[in-house]
Amino acid sequence: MSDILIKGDNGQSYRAADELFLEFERMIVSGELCDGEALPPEREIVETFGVSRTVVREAILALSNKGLVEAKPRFRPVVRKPNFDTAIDTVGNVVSRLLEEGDGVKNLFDTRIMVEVYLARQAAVDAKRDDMQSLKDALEENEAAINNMDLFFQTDVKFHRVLYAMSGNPLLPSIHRAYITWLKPNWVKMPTLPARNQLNFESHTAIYNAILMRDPDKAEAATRKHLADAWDQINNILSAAK
Amino acid sequence: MSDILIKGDNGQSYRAADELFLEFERMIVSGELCDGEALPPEREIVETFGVSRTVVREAILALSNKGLVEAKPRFRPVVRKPNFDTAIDTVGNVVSRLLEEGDGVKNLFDTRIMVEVYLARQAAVDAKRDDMQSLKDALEENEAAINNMDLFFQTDVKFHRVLYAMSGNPLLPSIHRAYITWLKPNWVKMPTLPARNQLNFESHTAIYNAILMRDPDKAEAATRKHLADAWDQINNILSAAK
DNA sequence: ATATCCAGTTTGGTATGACTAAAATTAGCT
DNA sequence: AGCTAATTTTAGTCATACCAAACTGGATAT
Repeated sequence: MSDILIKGDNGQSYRAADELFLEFERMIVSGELCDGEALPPEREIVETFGVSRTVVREAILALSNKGLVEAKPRFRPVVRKPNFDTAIDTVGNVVSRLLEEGDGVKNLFDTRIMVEVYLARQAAVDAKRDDMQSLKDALEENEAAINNMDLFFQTDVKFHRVLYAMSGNPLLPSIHRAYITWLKPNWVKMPTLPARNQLNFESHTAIYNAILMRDPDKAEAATRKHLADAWDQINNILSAAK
Repeated sequence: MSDILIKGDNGQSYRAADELFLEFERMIVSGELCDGEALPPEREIVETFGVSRTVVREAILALSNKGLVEAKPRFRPVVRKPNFDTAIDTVGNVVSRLLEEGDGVKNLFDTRIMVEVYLARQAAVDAKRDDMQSLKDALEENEAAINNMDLFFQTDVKFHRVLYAMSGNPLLPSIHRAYITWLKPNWVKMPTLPARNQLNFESHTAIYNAILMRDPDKAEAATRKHLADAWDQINNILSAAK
């Protein structure tokens, strides 16, 4: 129907697929299309909006690329209301490749140090009783898993996740998840030994104790030491790979 | 040609467009296709890879959505080698919408406090002479612009950017850019007065002096005060809007 | 009644050809 | 050489067709 390209404010012409994309984006964000709901069949959308299947498919593809729908081949796309985790996933591949070159991993790891040092200091200043209990629980789970390689990794991650969650800022858990996603590939290559686990557990304990003692400087120092150790391990793997 | 869907490791079938996308992604990342170069015409790609134009167009659209090519309507797509800034841009729209709901802006601003507090402390510990000179220069530019609203905003941003750059971590400037991009919409609504500018400049000066005196705690305190003030201003706008 | 299986239908992925309008290129002119 | 007009190329869109996988509903077996 719309065989002319509609012009935007800036005089730039939009594709029909772009408009359809925006329409669906609006419907998803506004809740008109609920999370988990399947999109209508392509041919139905064709009739509804009076465009060709080409346009419909390109619009759906754009939704898929932006993480607003989950599109497995041959299945109807499922609406995924966006959140920070999906946003991170959409850039995941590109970021992974960027990290591969130069000091990418090191630079990312340094930002992790930045975040965790801040979190540890902050926790030492104003951690609540409930949060300290959660941290203690995580620490104990960590200790109990020292001889179980997979489980130790999980409880290790969880200990840190509790720290991120203690900030009370819902963005931080997403950031934590991003670190795990992007750094894990380098992590899993490491040989895990009970002795290593023991050292890591002790580092966690040092962090916990410093927070408990309300000593920001000590919490920072313990965090830095722990992450410096972790980096050494990662770096050995990276160096060996070259 | 490939009228069967190729199966991946996990048994999931890939679309032909996905494979073509991956092929182009590889060529772009590897430098086989240089930054700024235009993609071949669609019909040429059709011949080269033996697929239909439908597939070619969907692959190009995917590249465009991931920020690997810049595709203005009716122009040949131009290769854009990905970096962290483009990665941020690709999630920009979604993130902007996410920030609109609930305490999104507040939460993002809190992470900015986290980053800048860390940067200020770190600068107080190990800032180099050159970096301190850059910071001083930025501070003086800021002072000179107190009566010029637009210029003050620019120099304000620059002062903070220098702090981010002083970390030596190339990711930090990208993070700074993300903050500016996502927080600016709330910023520009604020009435800017020379009196306000004067206060902000004094806050910058306090941060600079604390770093110069090698006092991390004071640097942190000055940064927190500065950003708390800034948040008050933003919050007034947000509250007024409701 | 529930589970299983099969055939018919629907739907996504792909290919092809056509048309339009804008961009790129060439031809022609000054 | 520089400008303009005619020509060619190309991106955006539409329509149609086909296949294979997913879905659906009813028949059959347990």
